Amino acid sequence: MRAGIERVAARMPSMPGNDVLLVRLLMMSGNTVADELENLLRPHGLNESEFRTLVILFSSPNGSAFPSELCQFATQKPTNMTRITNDLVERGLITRMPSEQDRRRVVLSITEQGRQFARRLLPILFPSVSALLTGFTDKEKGELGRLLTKLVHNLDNLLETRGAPT
Amino acid sequence: MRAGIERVAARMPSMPGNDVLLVRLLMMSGNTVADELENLLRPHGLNESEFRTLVILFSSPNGSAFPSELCQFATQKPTNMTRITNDLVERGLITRMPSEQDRRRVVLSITEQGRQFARRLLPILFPSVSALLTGFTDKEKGELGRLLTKLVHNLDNLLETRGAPT
DNA sequence: TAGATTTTATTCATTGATGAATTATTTTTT
DNA sequence: AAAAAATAATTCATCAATGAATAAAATCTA
Repeated sequence: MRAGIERVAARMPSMPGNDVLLVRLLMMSGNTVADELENLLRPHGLNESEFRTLVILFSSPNGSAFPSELCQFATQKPTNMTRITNDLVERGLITRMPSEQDRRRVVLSITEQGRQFARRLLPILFPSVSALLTGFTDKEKGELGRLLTKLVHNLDNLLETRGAPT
Repeated sequence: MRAGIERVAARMPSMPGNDVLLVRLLMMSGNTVADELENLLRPHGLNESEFRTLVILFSSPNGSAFPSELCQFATQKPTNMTRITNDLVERGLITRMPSEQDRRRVVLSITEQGRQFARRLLPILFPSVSALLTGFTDKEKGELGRLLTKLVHNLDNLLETRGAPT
């Protein structure tokens, strides 16, 4: 990868080569971690977005939420959230009920079975997370978190500057 | 996000909460950057994998490669590489020719039109890359690079320990 | 050298996610 | 209160990517 970027940089003198390299590295590492998580989840019949949605409900104080809320927290589009929750309902991990206050809405609630599933599944994932950060000192973890947070902040500004449709 | 992870941690005493937070942050930032890149490329009729493939050919010394090589450098599966290169061929950015040395193979070569396209497109993307790293000192960039590289290294070990099919 | 094995690229069926259009309901405006 | 606008969730058509199966050629092996 480094070699490729250096070759491009050689042809594009104005290119901020190191920055490009860094951004590629970020995309690559994030993506590889996500793939790895998918692989861990697959044997349990969930993909990453379904898992994330379930965990959001599991962690929510009253165990329920509206689809639009889940979209926000899980960064998913409504279309996909419909698919995700269909799937979770079919597996008996959540329920879908019409809201009484607002009849356009739907209330999604985690079931006891869903809670058990989450409590069983989460610890299975922890070792991989720890393995990923093997050899990192607390200071390094803190630094990585700080730098990524800073970067996300820049990203927010970038997105807001242009496409802010609000 | 932090709140959600803290809520889960409260229910899962054994959970390495900070590590999970850090890994989520990594996935999230990588993914958001990738989405942003997709948005920048869309008006030019390319998605990220097509762009990456084209740039690999652009940066290769002789401007050509076999599909299997491109798969490796662009981290794509052969199936998708067929689709990608079909698309690039249709747009006249690359050519596809049978190899004479090994008749199973196919030689993909960037065209002059493809080179022009790359030279025009790349500078359009640089400002965003720079914006992403606004406020980062050289030292911070170096540190972020070092930490991500370390993490990728852990990932490699993790993948190798288990699923190593070689 | 003949037959088995591995490699290379492709096609096909399926999964996951998205945008645009649709339906039902609520909120705002007049 | 009636009409218009906004909001919520869903369906439908489509795109991007994957794994499994296939076909063709090269390489290994006996």
